[in-house]
Amino acid sequence: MQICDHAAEHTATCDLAKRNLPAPSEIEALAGVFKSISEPARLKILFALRQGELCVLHIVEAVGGTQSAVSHQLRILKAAGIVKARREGQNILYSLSDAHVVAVLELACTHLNCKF
Amino acid sequence: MQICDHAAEHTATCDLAKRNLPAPSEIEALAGVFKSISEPARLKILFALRQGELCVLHIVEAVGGTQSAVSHQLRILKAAGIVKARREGQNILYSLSDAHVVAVLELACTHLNCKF
DNA sequence: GTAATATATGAACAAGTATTCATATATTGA
DNA sequence: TCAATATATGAATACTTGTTCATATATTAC
Repeated sequence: MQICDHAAEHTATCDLAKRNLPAPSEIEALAGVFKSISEPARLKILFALRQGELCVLHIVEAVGGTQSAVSHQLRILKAAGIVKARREGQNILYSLSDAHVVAVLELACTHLNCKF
Repeated sequence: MQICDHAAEHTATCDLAKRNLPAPSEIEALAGVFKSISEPARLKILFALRQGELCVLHIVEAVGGTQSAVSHQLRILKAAGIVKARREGQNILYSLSDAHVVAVLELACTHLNCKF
């Protein structure tokens, strides 16, 4: 199949790409992770939680918006495995799931020349 | 302002969070980057380009879909600074912008226990 | 049990986005 | 210049997603 002028090299790369594409379920999972951190409101929450564990209303105070909206956003982040929650009395305390989250944020900031 | 029981500690974290939130423009830019890599079709393209430079029709062959759809997706990735393009004769060859892209994918795969 | 506080959630609407189809542009070779 | 190939793009539609509003659940103190 003659697709472009770069026969040998590109065909080899293309075959390699086809063989090494992650499974559809893995692609979906990865997309889900990135989607969950691709909304400004949710990113703000992550930057807030980077400073430490917070309850919902303190997150609201830190990032703005309504309690309901923040709660919906937290649910999405939790479902994606980005944040975790634990109850303590009346409050539910949220924190980042693991160090990967901060690492990804830092990489992206570096990519964009933002301070971190 | 008495928001929750964790007065001292959470208030301190919250104040820190408010002081260190990135500027709105930075948040928007970060969200844009993540949004651009949060669609399965675009993620597949990135995994393909991870193997090396490819022309559009080879990308189409590697990841599936129509030429038009892939071209639209490439435009989004390019606008977000995730991929770059150069013309060579009739073809336009796409490749990943920089090493950060692969690094982010790898971190996310690690996070999900996918092989990379 | 009742009131107060903290958090979550369902439904509806609004906003954003992906894909398709048709077509446009650009490059090459005759 | 014309035909062929590779890539891009505008408009329309369908899909997805975020936010709001009202209300539900859970915990604590009385």
